[in-house]
Amino acid sequence: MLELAILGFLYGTPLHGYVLRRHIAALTGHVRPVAESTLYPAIKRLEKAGLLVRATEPGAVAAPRHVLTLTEEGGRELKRRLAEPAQREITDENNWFTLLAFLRHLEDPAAQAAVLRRRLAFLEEPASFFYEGDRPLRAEELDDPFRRGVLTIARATSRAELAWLRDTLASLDGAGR
Amino acid sequence: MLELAILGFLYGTPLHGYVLRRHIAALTGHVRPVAESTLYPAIKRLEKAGLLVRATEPGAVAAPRHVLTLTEEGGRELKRRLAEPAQREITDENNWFTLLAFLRHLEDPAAQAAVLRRRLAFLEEPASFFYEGDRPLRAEELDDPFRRGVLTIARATSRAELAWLRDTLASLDGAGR
DNA sequence: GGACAATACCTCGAGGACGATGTATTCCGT
DNA sequence: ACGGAATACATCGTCCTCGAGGTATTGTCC
Repeated sequence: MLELAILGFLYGTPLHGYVLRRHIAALTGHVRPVAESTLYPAIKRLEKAGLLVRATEPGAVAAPRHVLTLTEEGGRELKRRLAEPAQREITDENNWFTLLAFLRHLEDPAAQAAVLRRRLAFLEEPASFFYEGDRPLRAEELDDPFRRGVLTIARATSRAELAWLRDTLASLDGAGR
Repeated sequence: MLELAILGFLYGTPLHGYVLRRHIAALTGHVRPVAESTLYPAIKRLEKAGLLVRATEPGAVAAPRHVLTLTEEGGRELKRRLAEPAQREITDENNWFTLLAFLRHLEDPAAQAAVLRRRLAFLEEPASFFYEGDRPLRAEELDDPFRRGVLTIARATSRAELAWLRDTLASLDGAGR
């Protein structure tokens, strides 16, 4: 997820680490902050894998900065990760939102639609958080106000997302033909 | 998060590992599956910390089972974690839902309300996913349909949750007086 | 002019999560 | 009678993440 965000932000736009950090903080930081000691090693991993290159530049304000630029392989890797996300990236909202934030880089409407359809399939599966035996429980069946909240919120999210997915798929399918 | 779920499920109800595993899979598994190789070491950690005890029982169906029972210290620890969650547990939806699933065990309506108010404060902060400089962008301002989706979905979630939070806080405050 | 925040990057150690793999038993279908 | 699924638990090594701490420079406020 972090690596996807790094690749996504750098695609077409070289940045140095500090700015990248602020971008990532804006994207997911209010929900799940990323520590510096996680970001910098992640950048090094990607560099080692040949997905980006670092160029040292005399610091504009303070210490020298490392300008990060995606390599061609880095661009291809981004598109691979966007086009063939792991199941976790489809099901976990944090991961999914990060993926959505960069899905436009995939360009091909059919490939974008294929990813959205995986999410659609996931949301259409009957799944709950609470069960009685094998039967999923509905919000109305719960006494516990907190568990009822979980289901109420999840249902609202699911409805809004299904509506958006169907709309967006319709217009992507229109564009693809 | 995993440890909270273990403590929460065991509170008042001894279970063995395999059943616990299915409970956890039902609660969060569709979004974020938990591997066996994560669960069993977690159980051991909690045992080592004196929060639960294991009793070996001849297997009803197959291999011998370890029935897990929360100790008194385990019950206290559960309540501590429910009453004083880390900020991550408030902001990250996965963590937050897990917390809500067991918040009823906190019993004291005032303590429950205090936790909900922390979530309320978080949701009321003006935060977005996308910015222009420092200004949060609204869904309508985005060209990118995928980023627009993120904001649309997040807004629907936020609305539903705020409504539920205010309702639930009102009835908790009523009960507390 | 001295403190403090912000910029900009780095290392280390500890700990958690995961996939792969292993072990043993019982039930069920064919 | 035999294979495969389900029950039930465990270990191992690798990788990611984090908090704590470190270094150095520039800008801002009092």
